[in-house]
Parts: sequence; structure tokens; C-alpha cells
Amino acid sequence: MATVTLDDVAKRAGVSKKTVSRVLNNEPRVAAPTLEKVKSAIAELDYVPNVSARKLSSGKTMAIGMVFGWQVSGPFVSELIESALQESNRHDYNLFLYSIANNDPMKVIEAYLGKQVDGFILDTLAGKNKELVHRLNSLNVPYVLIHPTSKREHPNASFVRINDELAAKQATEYLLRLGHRCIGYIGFHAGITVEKDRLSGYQQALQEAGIPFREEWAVRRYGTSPFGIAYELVTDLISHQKQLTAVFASTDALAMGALSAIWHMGLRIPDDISVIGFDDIAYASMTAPPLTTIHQPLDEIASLAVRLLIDKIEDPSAKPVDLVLPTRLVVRDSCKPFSDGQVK
Amino acid sequence: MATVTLDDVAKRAGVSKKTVSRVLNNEPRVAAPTLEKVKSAIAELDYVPNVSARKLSSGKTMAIGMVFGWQVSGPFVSELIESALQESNRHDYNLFLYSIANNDPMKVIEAYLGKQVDGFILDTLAGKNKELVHRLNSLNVPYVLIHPTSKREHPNASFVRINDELAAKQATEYLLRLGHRCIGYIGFHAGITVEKDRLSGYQQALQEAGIPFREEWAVRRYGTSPFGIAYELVTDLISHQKQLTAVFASTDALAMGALSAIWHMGLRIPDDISVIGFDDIAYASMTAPPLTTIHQPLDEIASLAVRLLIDKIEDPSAKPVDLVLPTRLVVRDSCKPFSDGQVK
DNA sequence: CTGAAAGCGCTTACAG
DNA sequence: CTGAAAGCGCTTACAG
Repeated sequence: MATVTLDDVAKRAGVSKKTVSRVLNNEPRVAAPTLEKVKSAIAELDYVPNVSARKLSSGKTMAIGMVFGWQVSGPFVSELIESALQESNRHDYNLFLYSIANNDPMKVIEAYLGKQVDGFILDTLAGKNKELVHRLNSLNVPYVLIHPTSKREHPNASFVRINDELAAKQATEYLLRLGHRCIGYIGFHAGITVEKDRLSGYQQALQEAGIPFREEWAVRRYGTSPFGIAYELVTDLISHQKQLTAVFASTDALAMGALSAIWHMGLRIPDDISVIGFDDIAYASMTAPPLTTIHQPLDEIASLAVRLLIDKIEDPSAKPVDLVLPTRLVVRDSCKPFSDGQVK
Repeated sequence: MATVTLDDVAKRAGVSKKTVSRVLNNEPRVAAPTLEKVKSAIAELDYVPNVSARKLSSGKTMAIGMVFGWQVSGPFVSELIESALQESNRHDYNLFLYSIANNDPMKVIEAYLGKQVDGFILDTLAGKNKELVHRLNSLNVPYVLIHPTSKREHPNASFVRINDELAAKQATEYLLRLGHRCIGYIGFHAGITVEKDRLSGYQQALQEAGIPFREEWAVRRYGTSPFGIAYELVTDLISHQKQLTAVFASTDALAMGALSAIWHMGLRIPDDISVIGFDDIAYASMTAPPLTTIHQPLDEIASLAVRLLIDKIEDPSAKPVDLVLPTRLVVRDSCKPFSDGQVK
């Protein structure tokens, strides 16, 4: 059980430590027979380099952090994590997860100062955390944002995102094409850009269709449980605004709450009310009925964010970019054409 | 941007490095005025210890790994991760995530040999990986299993689990109490203990109720998409076994697939068919209708597993334990009493 | 193509 | 209560 070190390998192979190090790091300029000797010594001893020693001496952390403003669980976030993890491993980087929901955001900064990680990926809410963002910028820490926030506050950061406004407009336009004219909107009221953009897309679509925007049809609330929020908002909305024949929920989680609330009221989807979501989380295809929604490429967003971050870490002169990935409408079974019978 | 080291702090405070180290590690035997001087030097310099240097010199990794046999995303797994992450941070440990779905299980062993982590938490599938388990045991690596697997293969590991057989029996008994006699079962066929236990619990409940077990009502299949599996199994089951008035799905994800399949067939839940799930994932309350299921305390399982693992790491003489946590039936809206009208 | 020395930034073990 | 020395296991920078 005694730890095998690089020194042991060097002795066994009859070479210097530096030569073993060269082999480990795939440096050129190692004679073929030497290479063989070292490789077999490594294999015989089951040698694996000490990661901490390596980090300390090289000054590289080979790790990045992913910071969430809220929980680290849930379908949306977990799809991002899965993809980011794979991409990080592909580059031999470690991925650390941080939630600043309950924790002090300074933990994140300490991870950087303590040389645990060389940069971060921030979600929308984390990107809104003034203290965190301010420290990140004053320390000149590389970071990438997934989902938009105000660019002014992130002059050196890259973005990997979708066009929420456009996508929300398309979702609404789909309902309009189905003949709906009385379309409700439910969303969060967290002051995050994503939410503003989606509401704005909804409004634009209505406007272009010549339908006046009605405040009382677009309800939003702050809260931590999308399901709970949606449930209450929709119950309230449907029971008071009887003209509504369709609802656009600004996230799939909200849409699921809407599905459930509507079910509880004894109404049928999509016969009585059409519901469209946004995000296309894995579970969107598993609801009853399966949810029509806007697909955003979460896996691609996460893997590109990782790649851009690593690029920036390895080449600090890399210029920030703003990647906008395409979304698409996914038609399933939660919407159907408006019919006169729907008017209650 | 020059890195602040312990040496800088020592100079500024006018003490030795060792004294600064003592302060950092909260060792006693530091005079109050000295303590103050060091603390203010740390604050003034914004000093954070280099994690790698600390790990290297102390020989402690202060990190654990969580190994999943399948993906790292999904509601079930992500709830475990969230809770494990919180508990790890509480102990100042880092948490690393590993999936051995596509990756070589040796990556996990290398993380240990490379002194990245001092131990692991394994899920059911990872606990079934012969190569991984063999290496873990021959290297005498501390690990904890969440969910049962054969204990013979894990003589030194602790378990944090539920009694799947008993809980599955209770789920089935609930359906029996509602008057159902023709109860189907859908599950995975992955050869994992959890799955065997749940089927067995179902069988026991039937047997005690004097109802013969019918092979054709208990369908299982191997696959990676619970939704897809459930959808096909249930569609097939319901269309061929018309006597069935209730279905027990061995996981909530399968139950969601069942809900969707039944919806697609134009049948109503629970009026035409009752469905009960297992796990009580976050989304179980968000389905339409909300799912009646067996709750298992995923957060507690994960946090206890972390605590047991850290105990074992810090005190290798700690004896393995087998913690069985209670489950409970959560009644929502996907089941209702059998009525004669259901016989088709 | 290969190596000896110094050093990364901490903690350990030993003194006093 | 405090400190000087050695060392953790690598890589870097410099030689040759």
C-alpha cells in the first residue's frame, strides 16, 4: 500500500525523474527504447501521478467550476452538468460544482484564490450576483455565461446562449397559427434576463398579430418551486380568465405545473386548453400529454461553454465571443387548433 | 495578481510560517495577540491557502468521489448529487462525480491512486461492476453503497439503503386494499438487486392475498430510457391484458412512461387504470395526475453515505454498517378504488 | 536525447 | 506558546 512515486518509476526504469516526467506528459524527444522502459515500469508498478503534486509544481489547476444561482438538482441543471462533466473530462479537466443559493458566493472566489479552479461557468442567476461578478472581474478570472445577462456587466466574458426573445415569439406564433387568440403567459418574476426576454417575445408575437397585450393574462411570480408557482398561477388564471384557450409557460417545469393544475380543475389538455412550454427538458416528452415546447440544446450549450472557458484559460488573450445557438419548436401533444367549442 | 502565499502572511504578521499554519488549521496553543496579528494579515492580503500544496504536504485529499453506473443526469441521480454535495461541503470535502457508463472504470481507480479522492460512494450499478469492485477491495479503498447489492461482494463497505422488497410489497398492498385484483408490474431487467427486490415484494403481496402470480402481468425489459421502456411495455401490456385495473411501476420514471402510454391509448388515470410508482422523485408530484408512489429519502441516503464514508476515511478502523432507512407510501391522485365498471 | 538542481506552497516532526 | 528544517511528489528552467 506504500504509495508509488515518480522516483520509484525512475529507479526501476533506470532513468532520471525528469525523463519519467517527460513520458507522463507526452513530451517529444524521448528515445524509443527509453520510452519503452519507462512505460513498462509505470505499468508494473501501477503508477499514477499524484495530482496535487502535479498541480502545485506546474501551477496549473486543470479544473473549472460551474456555479448555479439556485439548486444543483432538477432536470434542466442536471442536463447541463452531465454535458459539462463529459466535456471537461475530455480535456482532462476536473469539474467542480457550486451552488450560491445558500452558500456564500465567496466560496467560489476562494476556490479560485486557493488554486482549485482556473475559471467558471455561471448560470443566469449566478451572473446576476453583484458581489460574485465584481470579484471575478477585479481578479480578472476567466468565466463564461450560459444564458444571457447584461453584457455591460461582463465585458470580458464569453456567452453561450439562445435567443430567448425570438424563441418565445416563435412559441407564441405557433399558438396563433393554431387559431388561438386568447393566450395566457405564466413565468417567474426573478428579474432575470431570460424571463424578461421570453415575456417580451410573447408580447411581440401578439403585437404583430394585432392582438393587444393584456396584463391580467400574463402572470408571473417569484418563488423557488416552479411547480408550486405554476400550479397556483394557472389555477387562478384559468378560473378568472375564462376566455383563455392556450397558455405559454416560460419553462417546461412551469408547464408541468400547469398541466397538473389544469388536470385538477377537471379540464382536458389540449382539448380544453393548449399548453406550450420552453426548454425541452428530458421529461417534457414524458408528461401526459407529452409537452409541445421549444427545444434548446442544453448539452451543446454546456459543452461549448466548457470549451470556450478552457480556451480562455489556456490563452488569456482569447477574445470573448457571443455564441447564439439555434432553438426549434418541438410539436408533441399538448396543443391543438382552436375550435369554437372551446369558448366557455 | 501575484499569488499571496503563507510566507507573505508570515512576514506581514512578523511570525513564522508554522504559526500561520497553526492559525489556518485552528490549532490551539496560539497566543491571542499572535492570533490577531495573523488573522488581520490574512484579511489584509486576501490570503487563501493553496489547496494543492496543502493536500500534498498533509497527505490528505479531503475529497470523495460519487460513482454512477449510468448517467449523472436525471431527477433521481441529481437529488442524490445535490444532497451529497451539501454534506461534503459541510465537512470541507470536495465531491467528484464519475460515470462509468461510457468511461473506463479504471478512471475511478486512477482518481484514488492519483490521490484525488480518498473514497467513493457507489450506486447500484457501479456496485455491480466487477472490475471496479475488485480493484477497490484489493486496494482496500473505503467505499459506501447506496442501495443494496450482494453483501458478500462488499465485505468492508457500509450500506445506506431502503428495504426495497418491503416497500414494493407495501405499494402492492395499497392497490390490493383499494380492491384491485388484477395488478400488472413493469420494471427494468438489469439484473440489479433493487429490481429483483421490488418484483419480489410485489409477488409476496399477491401471494399473501391469495392471488396467483402471473408471468404475463409482470413485464420487464432492459434499456437505457425508462420512458421508452415503460411506454412500450405498458402499451403492450394494457392492450393484451384487458383484465388489468392497476399497474405497479418499479420506478417513478417508469410510472411516468406508463402515464403517458395510457394517456395515448385514450384511457384515463385513475378512472380506467390506477398507477403507482416508486422513489418519489421531485417530479412525481408534478405529473398529471400527480403520482401515488413510495417515498424514499434520497437526500438522507446521500448525506448519510457521505458521512459514513468520511468517518471511514478518517478512522479506517470504523466497522461497516448497514443502515436501512424507512420508506413511506405517498398517496396522490394516480390510484383509486377498483369498481366493477373497470372491467372491460 | 537526458539529467541534476531548485522550487511550487504548504504541513510534519522535532525542538525549545 | 513559537520556530527552523525537512519533505510531500511533482515540474520548471537550465545544462550538456
